[in-house]
Amino acid sequence: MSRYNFKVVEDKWQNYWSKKKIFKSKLDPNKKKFYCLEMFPYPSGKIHMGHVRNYTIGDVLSRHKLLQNYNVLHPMGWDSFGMPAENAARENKLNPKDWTERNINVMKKQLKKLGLSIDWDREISTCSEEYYKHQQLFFLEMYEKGLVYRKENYVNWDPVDQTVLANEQVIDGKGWRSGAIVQRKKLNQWFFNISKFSEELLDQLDKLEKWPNKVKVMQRNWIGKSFGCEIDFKVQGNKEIDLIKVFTTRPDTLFGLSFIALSVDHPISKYFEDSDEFKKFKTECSKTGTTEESIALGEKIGFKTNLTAKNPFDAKKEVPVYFANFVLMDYGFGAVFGCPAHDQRDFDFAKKYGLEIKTVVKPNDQPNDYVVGDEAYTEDGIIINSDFLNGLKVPEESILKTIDILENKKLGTKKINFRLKDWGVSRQRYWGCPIPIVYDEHGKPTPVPKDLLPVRLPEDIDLNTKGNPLDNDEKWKNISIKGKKFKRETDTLDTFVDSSWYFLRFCSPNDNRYGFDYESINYWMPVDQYIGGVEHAILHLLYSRFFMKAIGYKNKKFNFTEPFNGLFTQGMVCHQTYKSSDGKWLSPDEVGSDDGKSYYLISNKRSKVTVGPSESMSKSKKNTIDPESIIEKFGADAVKLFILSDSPPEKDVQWSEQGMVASFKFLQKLWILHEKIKSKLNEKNFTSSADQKIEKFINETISKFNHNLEKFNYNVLIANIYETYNFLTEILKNNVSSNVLFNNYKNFLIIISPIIPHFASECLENLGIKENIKWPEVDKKKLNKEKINFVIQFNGKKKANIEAKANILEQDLLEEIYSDKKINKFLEGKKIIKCFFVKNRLINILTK
RNA sequence: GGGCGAAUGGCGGAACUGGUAGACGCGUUGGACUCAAAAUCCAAUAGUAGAAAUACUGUGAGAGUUCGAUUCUCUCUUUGCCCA
Repeated sequence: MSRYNFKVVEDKWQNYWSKKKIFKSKLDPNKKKFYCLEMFPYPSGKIHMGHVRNYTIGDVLSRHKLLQNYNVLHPMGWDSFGMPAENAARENKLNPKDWTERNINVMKKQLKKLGLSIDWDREISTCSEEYYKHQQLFFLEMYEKGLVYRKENYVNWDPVDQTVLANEQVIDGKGWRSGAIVQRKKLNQWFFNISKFSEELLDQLDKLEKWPNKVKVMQRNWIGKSFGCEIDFKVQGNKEIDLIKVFTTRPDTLFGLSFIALSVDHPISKYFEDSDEFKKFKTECSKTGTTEESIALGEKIGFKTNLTAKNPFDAKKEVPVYFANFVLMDYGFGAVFGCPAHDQRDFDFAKKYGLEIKTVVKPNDQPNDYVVGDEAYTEDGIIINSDFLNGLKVPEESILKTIDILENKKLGTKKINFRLKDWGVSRQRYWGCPIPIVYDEHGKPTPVPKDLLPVRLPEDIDLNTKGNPLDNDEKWKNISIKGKKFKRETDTLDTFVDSSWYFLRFCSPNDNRYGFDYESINYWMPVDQYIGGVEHAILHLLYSRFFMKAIGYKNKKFNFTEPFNGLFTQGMVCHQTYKSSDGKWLSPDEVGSDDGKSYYLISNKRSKVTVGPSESMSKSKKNTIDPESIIEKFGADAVKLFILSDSPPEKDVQWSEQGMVASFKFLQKLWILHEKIKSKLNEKNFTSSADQKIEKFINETISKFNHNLEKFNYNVLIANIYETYNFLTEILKNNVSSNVLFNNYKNFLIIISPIIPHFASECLENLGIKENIKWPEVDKKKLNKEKINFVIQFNGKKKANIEAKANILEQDLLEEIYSDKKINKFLEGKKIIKCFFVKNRLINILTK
């Protein structure tokens, strides 16, 4: 009996698939298409286990659909612009391009060893000129449609990476990559007008039925639609200022007004610029972070102006106007009205400056003379102390009614506000897509003429200067177009732009004329199943959705509006962490253990190692496992089998060496079974009582596979494989008909082939099957059971089982129970009150 | 602070629309093979009591709906993620 040699088998099939171009996809309007896409990797150097998991999940799906005769598009590419290339290139004295290409070559080889069903002919790389030239054209088209603009704006400045960060890239006030504390800086930036589509981006979320709910919730919160009202407050104290516009979601608390608070960047601030005190205050404000969190938790400080504002509902009531650090210019109009009793920030502020705190909402169970205590009351309730608003229910009646009244009195207007801000796409970096804009001698921006595209990145560049390398490259920066002198835009595009349309490029990757071809995208798009990490729930997915809307804006050549029909977010691959006695992280291969309880350093057995919690694999914690060496040791099929087996794909999975070994051993066992079955098939054909059992079991398994594939229960799928193995091992102890065995075993091999494709293909070939393999249909007739093991409950508790004919009626089953001595004893001396009968399942007998 | 989830043996996890809780794997224990070990194979493996058949208790805690609840409802605890 031969041992399963995965090296030979996996090489053989990878060559076969590649030579025969099995996974090459062609547009075919007569065939049903399936576009399966996994988030493409950043070429950082080597693939990691997260990639293995991501691409394995996609591969199972893709191969399943292929067997179901879909026209499958399953491409792969490289998200190859970005800062790590620049940093690495600087350290290794390499050109970012060379560094990136070298990494791509390594990673491509590694991915190929996994034996994925990828159409490599469609490979793309975002840093290639063939890719980014189209992106530059999109940029210009969006510019023409007014979806791109330039403005001076405060930006999140990362002092370490020397670049601007999008809001989403600022985490806890720190740069997402560098971890440096982010500063506020005013710069001229290019913006995509994503907020124009706020409403659409929000509404269409409802149509995305195959998206995880949590992702939709996150996007909804990010877009942050709030319904409210803008109110004009009449102002006194400066002749040039007669009103202040305020946006509020709580107009119903207007009678609780006790101050107006403005952002220090509010236009009115210009009247106070001369005051040293105001300047001091402004500096003070810039020290408090700009995140919503630091505003909520930080100390509220204010600068009192000489201005006063009138309550629109009660002109006799005048309140002071402050500048305050908790008001942001980007939200609403950069001005809020303070109602301390019902907003915690206002409450803190009023306490500090001794302002009035008037209660205007009472909880439902409190009397009308209710007064708020040490905290603002922000829950539901009833309006009080508010003249004509008294008695309204908060919030369902109060807000809308108040807005109506304000509108009738021409004091305010209903308004919808979004939290989503326009997308700043300028990055002061070299390794990105150049922005196709030039500036004339007056600094006026002009698009680069389309026939002069692409704007290429210069190849010999000095990266060892401070700031933006392109800005320092005078030779590149200065350009003459039709005899006129211009300076190039030296910022490059945020790399999230690159990944916002790559899924379109895959549909016609070699089209030289345009970024995509309409016939191709209208056939292949939308992506039927997109698979990737949940960390992209907001950024990448929202930007891609925006990009579709932007390209489709004033363009009727699309038959779809959303890029990703189905979304699946997989969990991370985790591993235990280890620390040496002096507190340094240790990698798993530096650590040993004899009993699985206490760990030591392999290089010095006496040196103890502390085991930390299991965390997502990361280089910094050294708890990574290198996929390449694991594939080398156990083979791609075994690795894929393991990575799918231990946890549901949407949850984190724990890497375990023991589990990995078990998967490897299982394939060896399955191979031995395969050899046994092969020899059984050579025996004479005869019918056997085992035949029916085999047919039933395999058909049930196919049915389970269909269900579990559909639901992404891939871990259960693996359990089904083990069950079938156990079943076959057992049943082969009997004589079986070789016909029945052949057909059913063949079907079993086909359904496991998406998971362990090399192994299954080899076994199938052994049986003489190599081409025209189709996913088997469930033969429902074979599922029919003749006998059923009924559950007998007495008073709701399971007491016994009984074998009975399928579809037996309640009366007949009861007869059988009466005649069964063992079960009958539960009835002795008791009366049957009622029976609950579930067909082909159970009977519950209530006795007294 | 707000939103969305989750909680099942020693561990990872199964259980279709309420209907035999613990599939499958790992680990552990015992046994076979072996001079011995590894590998492999066989058996056991939720808890308590019992030699056993068996009985009772068990899906984070408490209540409720139901003939019947891991599944549905409410309250609470812990925990994860996202936004703050």
